[in-house]
Amino acid sequence: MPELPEVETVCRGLSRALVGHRIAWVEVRRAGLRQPFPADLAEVLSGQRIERIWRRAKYYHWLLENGQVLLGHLGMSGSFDLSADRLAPRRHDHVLIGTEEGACVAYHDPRRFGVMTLCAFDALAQHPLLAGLGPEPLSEDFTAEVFAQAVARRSAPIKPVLMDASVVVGIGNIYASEALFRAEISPLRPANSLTTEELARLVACIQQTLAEAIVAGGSTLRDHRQVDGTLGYFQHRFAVYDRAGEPCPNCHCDLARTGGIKRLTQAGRSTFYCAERQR
DNA sequence: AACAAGACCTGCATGC
DNA sequence: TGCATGCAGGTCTTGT
Repeated sequence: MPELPEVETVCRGLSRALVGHRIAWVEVRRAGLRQPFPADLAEVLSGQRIERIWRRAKYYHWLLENGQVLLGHLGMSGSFDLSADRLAPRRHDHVLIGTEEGACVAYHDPRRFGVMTLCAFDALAQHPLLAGLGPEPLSEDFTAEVFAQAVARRSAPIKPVLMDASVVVGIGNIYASEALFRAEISPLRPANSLTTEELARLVACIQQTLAEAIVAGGSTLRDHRQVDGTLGYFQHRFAVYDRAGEPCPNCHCDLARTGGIKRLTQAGRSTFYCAERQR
């Protein structure tokens, strides 16, 4: 499900609903996801007040009063559902958490590509899942200069490089195509062939695309829901993603001549772009 | 070092 | 109807 806007939306919703609550019980319904759950997951969480919930890259963080952080990733199909029922869990509800205040949240993940683990707050920077992550795209740390440095030795096409979390975090398959479309840059261009001007344009387009998607509550294709069940609606604003054969919304080119939006495979993932507009 | 390909899973749409 | 195939918002590991 999730790229940065979806994870951000989920974390904001969880934060609104759960911060200040005290965890009353935890039900772990399978041994793990992509990796096993910590054996003491339920014990560490139980009885703890939830102090803060935030996102870094595509990872969610719940800070507990004991200094431990519930750290995890939604993979492709993970979601948190605040309308969960302890007595009637859905198929693929793998972990259920209830609070003394009466909230019940389920972590739901059919494909189980997600992660849920624990880490001391003071050790987050060294955690293997987080060490080596690049800058947050919506922070002041992500500048054209930083970006240029990161791609200087990257001859691979810009689109898969944009999705490399050591370059910049949070950009997945949808927003990589969308940002490149807005920046009028071909996904096929070697990353280190982009000029300073193009990199600056791409930084701005990434930030604008992600910010708009957050406002829209993310994109709901299949699995993504905000935690209260509300759908995201940024998918209605996709210019190119999953629109192969449709006319480009900007260049008004002759569909019969150009064939419209193109689809190709890069690093095993679908890319969508307009060959007229993006060079 | 950097890149491509495969692996991990389930569910859904499509075509026969 | 059933079955096979391919595809899906992500990362991690392996081999070149």
